[in-house]
Amino acid sequence: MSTVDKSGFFEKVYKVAAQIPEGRVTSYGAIAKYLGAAKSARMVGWAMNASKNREDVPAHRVVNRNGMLTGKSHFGGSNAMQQLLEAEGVKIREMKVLDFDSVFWDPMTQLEEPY
DNA sequence: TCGTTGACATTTC
DNA sequence: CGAAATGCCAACG
Repeated sequence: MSTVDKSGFFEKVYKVAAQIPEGRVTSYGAIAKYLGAAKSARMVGWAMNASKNREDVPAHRVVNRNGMLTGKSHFGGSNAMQQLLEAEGVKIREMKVLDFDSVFWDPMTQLEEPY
């Protein structure tokens, strides 16, 4: 495969995030768990931090376990993240995802085969 | 090598 | 719900 980042960890996160369907959201822990690093959910966030340089990574579709748009703070301090999600059909209330359970996209459940 | 930080998760109070 | 504490791991200085 194309070697973009030898770390691999970031690339995996980017791939999973890039596979998130529109109108859906996932959590850092879910991605981390899918990558086999459930305990390193923070690393997913860290990877996302670098992903900001990557347009292929819809970081706005990634929220924390509580469905809260924690990333907004790093997204530019604006409500753009919320607007993007709402534009895709995701209801946002007070920076939190409504029906999070309904819009929640679990890579482990949706993606049968692993990387 | 060490210490600090962090877009998390979980438990406890 | 909120705040505090703990764990976990990688990046940064």
